[in-house]
Amino acid sequence: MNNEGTELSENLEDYLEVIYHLETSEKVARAKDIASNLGIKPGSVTGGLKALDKKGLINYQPYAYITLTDAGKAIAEEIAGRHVVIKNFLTEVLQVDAETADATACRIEHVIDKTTLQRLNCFVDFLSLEKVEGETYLEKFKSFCVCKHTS
Amino acid sequence: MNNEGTELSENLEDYLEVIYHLETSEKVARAKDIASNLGIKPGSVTGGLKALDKKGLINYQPYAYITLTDAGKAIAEEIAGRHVVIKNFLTEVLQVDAETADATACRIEHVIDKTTLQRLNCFVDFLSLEKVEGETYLEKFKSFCVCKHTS
DNA sequence: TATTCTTTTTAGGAAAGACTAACTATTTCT
DNA sequence: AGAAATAGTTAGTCTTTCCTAAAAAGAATA
Repeated sequence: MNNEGTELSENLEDYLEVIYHLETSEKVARAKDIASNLGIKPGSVTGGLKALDKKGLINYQPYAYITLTDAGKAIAEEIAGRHVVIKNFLTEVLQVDAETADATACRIEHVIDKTTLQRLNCFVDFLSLEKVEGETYLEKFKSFCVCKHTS
Repeated sequence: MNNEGTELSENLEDYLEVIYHLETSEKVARAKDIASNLGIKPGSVTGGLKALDKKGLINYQPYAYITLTDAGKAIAEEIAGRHVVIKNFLTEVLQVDAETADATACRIEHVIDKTTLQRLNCFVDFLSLEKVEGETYLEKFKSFCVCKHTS
């Protein structure tokens, strides 16, 4: 039945996130760009847009630009926020390359709960801000990695 | 076409993992238990089992016990291994409760790549084995958390 | 052994998501 | 404005994965 009360699928969360990024970076979200950002064909997006419209998360009129409603924007921002926290952890702590980190964050952002995310965030702060023996914990870890890989 | 060469879906990875756990803990994997472990109805598993059989990952005969082939076992062990690494990080480092950690690990295990996993593992080692000022890094982090949450 | 209970499979159906091809709007360019 | 190019939608199909209900197989027991 897919109505507004229902949970969003990971899929629709991705739509929302892409629309959000397009709105902020390109000023406007077009079906074509949504499709290419999601890696799907243009013909496939209409269904998703209708679903989001029915849930009250986007303003959708055939052939018009797509905009997020306030509700949609709130959700999109939340998802984008999760993405950033996860990506930070992956790139800054685990030293994963940016592209892989983005792809991985894009998946994990849909399955991580609020408190886990909070702790992850707190943890990254700890590692990059707190110091022991004149170094951040993160720097200590990096040295540790180097040692392991060169010994 | 769903043949043997194809990538496994997350879904089928879960089947494999459950069968693996049943084989090791219960000695035998029955459709009924696979269903309940996956949280689906018994009538739904047959399809999955046939798919895994076609891919050569399980030995499936109608009405017989299900066993993993060597190929299936190798994959299942790999997935179970990913699960453990992720769960360890969640419980030991982020202090997530066991149940949430399991649920989360169960999702992340399908989307994390090899090198990211390796680094995560290395990182948990670093935190729980290396010491500064007489404490492990992990202990340092726990104190840091306590301070943050009580101040 | 025959009946009953449990387990598994079949069959039919639904929902989500993607594809292609054909069609319709909109925009752009002359 | 009219033609051409671009963009968006529709319609029909496919796959995956789940569901329910009914049928079949196997196991257990009187």
